[in-house]
Amino acid sequence: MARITIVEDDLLMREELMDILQKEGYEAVAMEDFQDIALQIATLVPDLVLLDINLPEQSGFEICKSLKSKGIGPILILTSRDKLQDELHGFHLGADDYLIKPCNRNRLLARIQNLLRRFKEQPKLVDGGSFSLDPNTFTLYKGSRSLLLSANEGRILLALVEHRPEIVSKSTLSELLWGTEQYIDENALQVNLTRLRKTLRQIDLENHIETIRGQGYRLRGR
Amino acid sequence: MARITIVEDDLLMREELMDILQKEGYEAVAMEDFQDIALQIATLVPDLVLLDINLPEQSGFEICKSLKSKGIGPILILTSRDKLQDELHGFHLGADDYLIKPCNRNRLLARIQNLLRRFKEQPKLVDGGSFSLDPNTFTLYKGSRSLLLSANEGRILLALVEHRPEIVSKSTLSELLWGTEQYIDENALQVNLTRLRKTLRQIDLENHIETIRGQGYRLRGR
DNA sequence: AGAAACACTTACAAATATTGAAAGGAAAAA
DNA sequence: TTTTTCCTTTCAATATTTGTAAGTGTTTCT
Repeated sequence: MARITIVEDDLLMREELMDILQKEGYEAVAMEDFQDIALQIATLVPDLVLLDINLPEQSGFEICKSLKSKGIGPILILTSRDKLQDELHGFHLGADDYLIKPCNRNRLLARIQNLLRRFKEQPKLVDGGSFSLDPNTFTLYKGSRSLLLSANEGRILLALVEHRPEIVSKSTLSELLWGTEQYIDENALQVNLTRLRKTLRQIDLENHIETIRGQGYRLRGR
Repeated sequence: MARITIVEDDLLMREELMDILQKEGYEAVAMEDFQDIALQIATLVPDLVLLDINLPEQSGFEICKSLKSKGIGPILILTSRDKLQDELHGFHLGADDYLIKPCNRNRLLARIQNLLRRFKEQPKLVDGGSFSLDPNTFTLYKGSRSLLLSANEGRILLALVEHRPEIVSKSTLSELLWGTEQYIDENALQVNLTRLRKTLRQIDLENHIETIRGQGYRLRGR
């Protein structure tokens, strides 16, 4: 289950939060020492941080900023009703959601669930403008549709995406596929390109590979 | 390029927004008739809605709520500084970001870009707890890693995910793979299960398929 | 227009991956 | 221990991917 770090100086509130989260099955950890807190949190590698704004040592905003600069996951800010302005400020500093204290149990859990879903580690896909490509499995995504490319198709398309919007020469592609720099009349490359184009058509990516006569190929558009 | 709908009653402001967006290459459309506006917007199928809060006929909040209930994409709320409270309210109603008027051109464009990126249509992956599966190509994602399953592996895992955390009987799986309801001693199923488990191990998903002796298989908890 | 160079397509076989059958081993229940 | 259920490995059939070959289009140049 997900790990949640609680940053809240009010003891009562803290224990209540702990209780709610643990009963829900979360692995909740409350910070007790409020010095160098961003650093401490970073070592915990939490899936989510519950962050109170009014803290003794340091402002919650400072912490928020610092956590975000470390790439630490979603931050849910807790604050009191009379600090609404501050909350907006919190959004600017990279907090991902906020909640007004005292907060309703269900609302809290709902927000947490929502954030965890949103921040679940995303697969690394490369951006081809109007599609994305998984550079590992060569799964091609367009909108909500997906399609598998063969190894050769995938490697060619990946090269084109990575060089976009530049032209990729046939010798570069030849090198990529067979390790041989020289492009004499590698008909094989041509065949593979035809196949890739045909496959792309299946997912409504017509005319996306442009031929630059004598120079190579280039991926169209944004 | 992306389509943006502008909802703003102040003519000057509207034209300025149009101008900024169009110069940036967006396909901007400004609403002129403020009646039944959510309905109108829905027919435009915009990629993003720029929504002013102070409108003549209807409150921007109503519109926001209504748009969200229709599943209309990201909403960027425009408001004046003295309406900060309202902005928070806007977040509750499902707005995705807000901006204080009068707004800086670059900030506006940055926010828009950010929202468009965030809302770019996501591939449909089913959630297996500690992994996701593309039900179409049977690409398996765990964290930022990915892996291809063979057709049989994929179909079995998909069935397990879809029934999670229930038990899936061998006859169900047999039916799924070969259309034959009866599970006599389909050794083939067993073989495919072994293969699936082996493949899952490659991506650190050990012991995720639990055997319930005499009943079938089940995917282990989240 | 005709020739030459370059780009594209289709059909076929060799190489590669996936699949189910067979046979036997391992673990749990009786 | 015996029986039942589940698991694993090997092997041949099948399906997919790939390069070769042979030819057709298209652009450029004279």
